[in-house]
Amino acid sequence: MAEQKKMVDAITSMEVDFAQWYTDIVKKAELMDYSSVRGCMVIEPYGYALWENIQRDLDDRFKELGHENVAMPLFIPESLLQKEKDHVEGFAPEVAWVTHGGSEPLQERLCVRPTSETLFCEHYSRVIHSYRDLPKLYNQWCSVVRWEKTTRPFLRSVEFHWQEGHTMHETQVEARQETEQMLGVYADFCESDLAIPVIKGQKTDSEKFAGAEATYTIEAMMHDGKALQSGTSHYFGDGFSRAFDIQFQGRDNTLQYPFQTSWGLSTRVIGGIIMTHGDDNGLVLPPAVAPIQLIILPIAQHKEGVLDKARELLGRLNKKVCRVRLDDSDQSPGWKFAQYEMKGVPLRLEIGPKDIEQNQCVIVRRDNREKYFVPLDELETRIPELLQAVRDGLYDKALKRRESMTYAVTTKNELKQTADTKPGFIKAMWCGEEACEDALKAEAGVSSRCIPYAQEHLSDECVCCGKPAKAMVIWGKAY
RNA sequence: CCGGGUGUGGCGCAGUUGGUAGCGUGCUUGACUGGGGGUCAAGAGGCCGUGGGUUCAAGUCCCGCCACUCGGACCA
Repeated sequence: MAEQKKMVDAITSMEVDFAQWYTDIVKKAELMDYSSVRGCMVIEPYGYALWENIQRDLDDRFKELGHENVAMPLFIPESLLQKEKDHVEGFAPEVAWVTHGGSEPLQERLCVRPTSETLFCEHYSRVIHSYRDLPKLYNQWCSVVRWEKTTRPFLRSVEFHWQEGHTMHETQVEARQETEQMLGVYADFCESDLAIPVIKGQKTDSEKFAGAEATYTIEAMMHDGKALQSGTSHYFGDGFSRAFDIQFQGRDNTLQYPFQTSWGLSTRVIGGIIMTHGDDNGLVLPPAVAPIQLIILPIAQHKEGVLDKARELLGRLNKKVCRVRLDDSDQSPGWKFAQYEMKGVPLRLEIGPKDIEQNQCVIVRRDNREKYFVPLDELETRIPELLQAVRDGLYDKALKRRESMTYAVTTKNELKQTADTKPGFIKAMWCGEEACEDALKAEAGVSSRCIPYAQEHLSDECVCCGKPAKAMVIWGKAY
């Protein structure tokens, strides 16, 4: 119990204050630090290593599907941003402007990109001439700036890192397929690699991206029942093409406008990992992206042979089996246990004199603290199995939690009461009118998260106005 | 942007009616230890967020600003 008490001292318990728990984790697990720029953070090595693994994994998937990486300018001239009406209306309130070069005022001010549709479009208008130039499947890894009023580490910062894919296609069908495909990539990445169950769906018109014809999303439920949009994919039709005058000569020798998509996933997903898997002992990382997948902790390390054995295991396992580190610092074992739990390392391998005698070691899972005595010559097979077991354990736990915190309702009173008393997702029918979304926002404090692909028929009428329902919507409070 | 809270060694905090800036932890050095945040000893470390004001004297009182944080509004 003394041990338990210290853990609670280290970070605020989720139950006591979820927001504070989150803040404690990002700091104590050394993912980020605050900077002197309001709302901007320093991503520390451990946090960045996590992001690099996410990047590598996603980047491989993108390239597998034929996408290429590019680098666009950081700045967007005001006139360029303004070419697409809805787009500029959506983003103008939160862009940062550069007005001077050195001490000279600029002729035209430049905004720091909040997203790069306009830059891609300008470029595409110059390089797309023929159907033979299509599709264009570009992606860029970069950071963007949105002047947010309220910021939180990873979840909403003024500057954030992401990837933005921007593609151009010959036909509507092809572009819609791309939109769909990339949403699928995100969903599979979240579920397989991050062990975060997501709901695929479409955003309502009021929630869709500025300038898009349709926005698709994957929504995840956090520990506190709030929703986190974890990735989005947009279908633009030919709206931007027309606004930016992008035309190509088609197979039939006529001039046509190409169809466009964009899709993005940001460092916000790190917040999603924390709030989906973390517990009161700290971070819990899904094995696929954990910077350290297994930590070797020597016990009684000053005793003859212990460190040698630990180093031997490090050389034998690291990179060949998984990402391994050895902590041979002079801290006590208890301190190290707590430390690597805080950092969310999926597996811990303990090796001490008693183990060496029996040619075995102890492996402990981070997600449930289950302990295994493993013969040293079985490590190559057992470690991958255990990493997989951690991933599956995390996923199942998250899925069960989401299911147990999702409620179906058919009346407005029921919805209000549920929203009031039970954190989580609410499934309810909707007529398609924005007025009903507004009403539910005002009366119950929930917004539409998405119109899920997996539709259910709960009733014939809109939960809000009673008119005929068009679709089932997931409602909830969101980050 | 509105409302609440907080700014004092790296971190967490105390600091009374204004009068010599403290504690815990961490850090450094050494010794003993080591299977859930070990023990002892000796050290280093501070423009009290910032700018004004009141006062013989401000960490403390007054005003402004900034940052962080919580809630809300806004928002990909």
